[in-house]
Amino acid sequence: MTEPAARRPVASRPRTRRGQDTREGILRAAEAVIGELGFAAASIADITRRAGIAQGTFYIYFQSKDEVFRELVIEMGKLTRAFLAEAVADAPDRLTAERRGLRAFLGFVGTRPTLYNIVMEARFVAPDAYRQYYTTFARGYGQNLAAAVREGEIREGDAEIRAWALMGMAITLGERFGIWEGEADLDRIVEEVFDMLERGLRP
Amino acid sequence: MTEPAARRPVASRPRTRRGQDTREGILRAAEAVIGELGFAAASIADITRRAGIAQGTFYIYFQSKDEVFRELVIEMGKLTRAFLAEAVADAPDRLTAERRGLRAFLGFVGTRPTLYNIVMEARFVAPDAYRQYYTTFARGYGQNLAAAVREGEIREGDAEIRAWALMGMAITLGERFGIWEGEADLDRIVEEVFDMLERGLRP
DNA sequence: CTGACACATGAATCAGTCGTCATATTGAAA
DNA sequence: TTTCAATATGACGACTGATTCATGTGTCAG
Repeated sequence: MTEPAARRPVASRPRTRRGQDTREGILRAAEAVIGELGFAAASIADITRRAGIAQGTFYIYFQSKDEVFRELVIEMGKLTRAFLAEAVADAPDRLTAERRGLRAFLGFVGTRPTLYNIVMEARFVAPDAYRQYYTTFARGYGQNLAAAVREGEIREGDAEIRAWALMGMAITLGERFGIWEGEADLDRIVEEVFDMLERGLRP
Repeated sequence: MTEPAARRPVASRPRTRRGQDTREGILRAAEAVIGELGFAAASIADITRRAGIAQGTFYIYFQSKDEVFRELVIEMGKLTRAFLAEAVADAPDRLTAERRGLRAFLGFVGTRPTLYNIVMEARFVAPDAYRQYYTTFARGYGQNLAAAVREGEIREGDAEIRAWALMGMAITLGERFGIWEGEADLDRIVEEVFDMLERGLRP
């Protein structure tokens, strides 16, 4: 684990349909098992058992537990971004887009606590993938905000800082009201938050 | 780990000065080692080596690795709260207090990435301690905001939702600008954020 | 001073996992 | 139908690391 990545034969991409399916099966099993038990507690045996394959088969497609995990994190990122892009697609202006984005995100995490767990644990298991996850998000977010400032839709201000601040809100609200508390009124939460964000806290 | 907490002889509190010192030493060593390597990678041997004691001694004071970790998380919570309370003590009004609190927090995490790591990892190792950490924070936060609304210092609004939203901002900004980027201008960040929070995003 | 309890030791136990490998099986191209 | 690269198997070796325990040593109340 601390070793400098011994030169093991690179697990090659599958060349047949059968291989592709198996690889995909491992990925899905890993998502379920790691999302539920956490990375440390999930064993390769757990994953292969769930995928319905032999332990050795795992190593045909991945070099290590870390490697599946990395791939999973990257996958989650794409998934979340696609989901949000879709949710926000035809918003008339930036503030509406932000509002819809937050609402969609809060719903999203509630239905996929597993994915949320994986991303969070990446902080320890695959720090670079973790950073990339948020950095990629923040970049897109920042560009949108900057554009909105140019359009005069929102007040002048540092887009990057705002992006990270807003992201942070979403993450924590998602955990508190999307995951911990099942029956939260997500619409009301979004309203409250955007009341604060749009008009400010001053009396 | 999944087992229903086997009934092991409860590791009693030390009865002598010597014992207290040893226990404290274990706690400090655990903080350093776990904070650096992460919970999974940190072994009891690492901890006892760092504390300068034999492996067996560990089990005189703690029942398991999990147990030290829990205690560490709780300790971190008290520490952070005390630090913030101090930083905010004589603020003239709530918005100023929030501003100072955020500024202090951003500085705090930069100097103690170790503590931050521990709290984050608690999400997986000791979920209830993790929740309690944030819930305790949010409660205090919420009470302050509610009081400020009553005083007319900030606009009407749901204190709990606001508390979690603001906490989330602080957490993510702390990670991005306090830990990842060493030389960020924290004062400017606080200004940007509070410009948004106080006046809102609308043009 | 001394008995008794608190504390300390570290080798041994024990449970578990990762990753390998020698041996099948599959399926599609020739 | 044959053939062989790709894929699959699962038992096993090697190792890691948490926890225990039988055996000491320190400390302090009386």
